[in-house]
Amino acid sequence: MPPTPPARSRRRTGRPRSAEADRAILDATRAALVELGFAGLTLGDVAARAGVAKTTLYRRWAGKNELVVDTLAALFEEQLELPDRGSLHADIEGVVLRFAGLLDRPETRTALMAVVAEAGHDEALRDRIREAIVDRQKHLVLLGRARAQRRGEMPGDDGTADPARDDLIFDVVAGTVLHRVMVSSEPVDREWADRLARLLVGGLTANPGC
Amino acid sequence: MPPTPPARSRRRTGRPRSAEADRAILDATRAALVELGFAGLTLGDVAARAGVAKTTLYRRWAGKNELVVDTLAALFEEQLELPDRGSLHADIEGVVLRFAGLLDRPETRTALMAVVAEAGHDEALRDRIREAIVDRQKHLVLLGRARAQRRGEMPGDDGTADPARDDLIFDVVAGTVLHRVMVSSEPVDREWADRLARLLVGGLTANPGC
DNA sequence: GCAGTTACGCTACGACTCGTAGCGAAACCG
DNA sequence: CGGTTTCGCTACGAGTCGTAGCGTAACTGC
Repeated sequence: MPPTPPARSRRRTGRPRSAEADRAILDATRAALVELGFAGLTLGDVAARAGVAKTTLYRRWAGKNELVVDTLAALFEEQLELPDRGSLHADIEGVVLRFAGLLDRPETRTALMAVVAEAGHDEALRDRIREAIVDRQKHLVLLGRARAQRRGEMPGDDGTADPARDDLIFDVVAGTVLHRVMVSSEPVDREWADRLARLLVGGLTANPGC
Repeated sequence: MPPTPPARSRRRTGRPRSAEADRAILDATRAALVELGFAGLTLGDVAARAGVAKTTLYRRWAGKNELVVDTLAALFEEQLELPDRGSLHADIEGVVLRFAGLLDRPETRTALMAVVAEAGHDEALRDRIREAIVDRQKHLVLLGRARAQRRGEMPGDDGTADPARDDLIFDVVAGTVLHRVMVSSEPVDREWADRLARLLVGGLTANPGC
């Protein structure tokens, strides 16, 4: 995940950018988020932690928002997956617990909501979040839904794709967990995940048409 | 909604605080949020817009977060209610559309997620959000659920309260809408609200035990 | 090798925001 | 009227911002 694409087209001449610096900066950002939170994070501080000049940081990222989005994307990259647990219910329960675990980290807590807030009036940032984070999560929904259809767990389903339903499932799963953890400030345990999964599976089978 | 309670106990002596200044400050904050977003908002700017000295602002609010939370609370106070539409499905659809309308305002979009992000590492702020915003929304869920039970729309329900289920419904409704609007950046129209309501009602009736 | 190109660390800069302090005037109470 | 609190105003040191300029380091193509 290159932080900022090398300006225009590929550059084959000149001193190459230090990949080590990239890692150091992202790690430093993560640590700074944990200690200071998003609002308290300063690029000067990150540069100092990373052992890098502040100018180096500005050469790669446009500002705090972009840096934090890339840091978040790396975190999601590490954590999100959807192992096949044999049933739609179990798959949902699994991804819910995984996502909740991600939201338990202090760096995710403070950073995710903050960049989403900033994206509310920054189209470019919104696109960056979409491709770096959202699309990756949504892919898990498509995967889980396809598995369920293959297993025959969706009665009355003709097997064709229904993007609107996929979007709804995505928003229900991710949104409910996000709200539970970030807004209601209550824990997500196996029992709660089971309850949410049952509610969702029940609703899907009760509405075969959609 | 007094911004900051007058220090300790009531003061009956001295010059009283200007209620007009309160209104001017909250209005100015709202306008500044629309134009600049949460990150770009500065208290000096708010004071200038409100025609108030910066020191006056600091006498009442501890900082940006607290000011914005109170501004948000006033917005929610204006907008949230739950008229009886005759059925659980219609009630859910109604509150979903209302909440989505609130999230369409630029000041809500940028401010709500930002203060939630800050609350991730600020206990006092979290409590303030809870009582000023969250509890008020949750009350609507309790009201809607009680109505549905009175109508006999919850088969297999013994009529007793199940706080865990209420919390789940709350997180599903508020979280799904929040995620749809803020993260997925897609509109909430009547059709989508209907679909979510059907999913939820279906899930609740399919799981009588909970 | 050498010239060309790009990234690096470092320093310094003006502009801005922060939160606080000190002042005299204004507004309310007994 | 004296006591008390808030008001607007000004000023302040501290911290951050994002950029510019410099000399050096690293890599490519001739």
